[in-house]
Amino acid sequence: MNIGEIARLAGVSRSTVSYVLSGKRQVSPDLHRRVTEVIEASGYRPSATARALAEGTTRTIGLAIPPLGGHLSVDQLHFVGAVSEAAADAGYDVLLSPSGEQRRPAFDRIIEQRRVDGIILMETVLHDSRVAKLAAEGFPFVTIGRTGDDTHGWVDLDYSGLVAHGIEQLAAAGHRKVALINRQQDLLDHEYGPAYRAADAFGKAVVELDLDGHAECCDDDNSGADACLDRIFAVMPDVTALLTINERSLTGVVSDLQARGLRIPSDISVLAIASERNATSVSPMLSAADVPTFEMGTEAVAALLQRIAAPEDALPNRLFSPPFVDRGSVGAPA
Amino acid sequence: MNIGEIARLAGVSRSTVSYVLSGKRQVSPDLHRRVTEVIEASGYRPSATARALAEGTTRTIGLAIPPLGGHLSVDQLHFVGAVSEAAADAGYDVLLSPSGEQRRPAFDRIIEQRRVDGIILMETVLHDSRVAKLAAEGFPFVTIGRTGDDTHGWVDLDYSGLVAHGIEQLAAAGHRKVALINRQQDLLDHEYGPAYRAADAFGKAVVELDLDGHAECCDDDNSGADACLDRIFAVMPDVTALLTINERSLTGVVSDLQARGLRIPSDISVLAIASERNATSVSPMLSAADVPTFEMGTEAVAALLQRIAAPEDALPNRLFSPPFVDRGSVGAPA
DNA sequence: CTGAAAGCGCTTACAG
DNA sequence: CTGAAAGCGCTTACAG
Repeated sequence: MNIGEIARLAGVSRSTVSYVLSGKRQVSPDLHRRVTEVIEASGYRPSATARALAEGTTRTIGLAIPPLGGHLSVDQLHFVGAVSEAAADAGYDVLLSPSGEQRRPAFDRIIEQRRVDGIILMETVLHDSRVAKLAAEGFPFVTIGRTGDDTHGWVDLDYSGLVAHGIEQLAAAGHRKVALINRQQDLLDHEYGPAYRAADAFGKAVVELDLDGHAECCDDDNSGADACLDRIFAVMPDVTALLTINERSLTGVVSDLQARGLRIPSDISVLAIASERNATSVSPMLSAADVPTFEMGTEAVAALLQRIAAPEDALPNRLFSPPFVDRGSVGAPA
Repeated sequence: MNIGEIARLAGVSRSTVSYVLSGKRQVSPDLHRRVTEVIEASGYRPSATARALAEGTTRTIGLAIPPLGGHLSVDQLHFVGAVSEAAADAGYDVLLSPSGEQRRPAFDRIIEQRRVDGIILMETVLHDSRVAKLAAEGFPFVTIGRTGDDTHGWVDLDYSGLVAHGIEQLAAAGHRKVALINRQQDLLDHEYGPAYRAADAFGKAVVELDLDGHAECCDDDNSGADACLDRIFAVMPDVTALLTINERSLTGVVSDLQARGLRIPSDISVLAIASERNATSVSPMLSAADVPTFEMGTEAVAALLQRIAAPEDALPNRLFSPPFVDRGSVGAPA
């Protein structure tokens, strides 16, 4: 069943069927009705492939998901879901691109074969080779996280500001000895934006507020949390407050503190930058700046569609800075 | 830059360029070299859209992801990643379809417009309207989870067998009063396979082994775990062992038991069906049958590609029944 | 071994 | 208001 068949059954030309479908031209009520009835009766739907070839547009956006190696979280799946839904609402579909060094050929293929009209890059590092390539080709794209390169639109979380505010809040509660629990060491080494900016902002904040501060990276699991806290307590045995941007080790950090006989917040305060889901799934629940995963996904799609529709417009960017929600995990120092 | 341009530059016909690219016809070494050089120099890549239209195949598979409403897990993202990688290895891309009742139009569109050659359905219920539609249209698809309908291939976890084995194991350790922590009530109500079969198998196992048994559904968070355990202890105050198939409430269950002053496994034994990641991210770690998320994703892709390539072949299906791994959370009753 | 041509199923100037 | 025709960029019988 194709457009020619519909035209024949309705006794009109193929262009008339096309225009009834697209609404791009006036069609007399009589023909309109005949065409509509035939389409209705036959269940005909135009081929997306043929339309894409004729229109020169795929109505599909790409989404480069994080590599499988690690760093996966429920929130990232939420993000993927949010992107998929926002795209659907705009009439776009989402093509997944595996990511990571090993998967570079698959990523390149999607771009070079023009399978998508634009692409969202999910975990960008400061000097990202994919960004360089897309920028060189003039291919529309948006990153999650800035890359220090202003050739593209981006959606990001304001880690600098959030860490600064978090430390201020701890200082305001009276804490003088604070530690930062950062993301994994290799992310910091690769200049992954959030890890990089959090470390930087933490360093500046402790100087500015004249605090004792120590930052440690932390692997994404329980034993990572244990090891990280070991290192923190070794360097700073009398630390009274922790700020963590590592969502994946929240459970481990909380249970490890309990194992050390430390109560939250009477013995030690803990403040997080994490999704609400993660901050509330430990006990006690943690005060945190709740990362708005869903909104970020929606915003990334909007930004990309704007790039596609109006490449000459100013680059869209959106910095999210959610407020800290008090859940009682921060108190005065012991 | 298109195939005609390459042909002109190389001084050959467009068909020759096409055959050099596809290798479907012998091309003389001389022409082959000239074409290859021009392609190399120009960075030409054939349009996936044009190829799809001419070949009648998209080299894309669909993946219907679970609705955003709830039930999300890290393991599902792992599954999505595994599907994406396995597909890439076979030269296929993956188109995401949002799912759930609200998103049915987006799902239908992908199928009707033939944007994909086949589709994987991620969370099927026993009477799934998407399955009915796909089967009626003769569209190639594979489900994760059986649906009680044998029109399609599937990949599933043997919840019946696993629950039976789990209960046997608890009985063998001496437990006579056991409880099952199932998935959410609404999943059971919708006859979601895992929840349904777990409840069924549990009922049969306790009768068979002459145990006292009680099953409860559990919401996917901490308060869900608390409420679930409240109900279990109300009905069966002297329960000595729990079997849980609810990965999302593992943290909540463990911390709630601790809050009740119950030690694992000296006061109460806990056995799980969960991914290794989840079973080991609580403390103490839980003995569990480790759900092989990655392999299931890979297998689903293989099954779908087989359906696409050979629709007349026997329906592929694969039942996973991972062994229980002892992590010390099951002991003798107190 | 190679090329000219038809065809995949649409959209959209062009002409009336 | 409508239709015949060209074109999107490929693949693949058909003919030589």
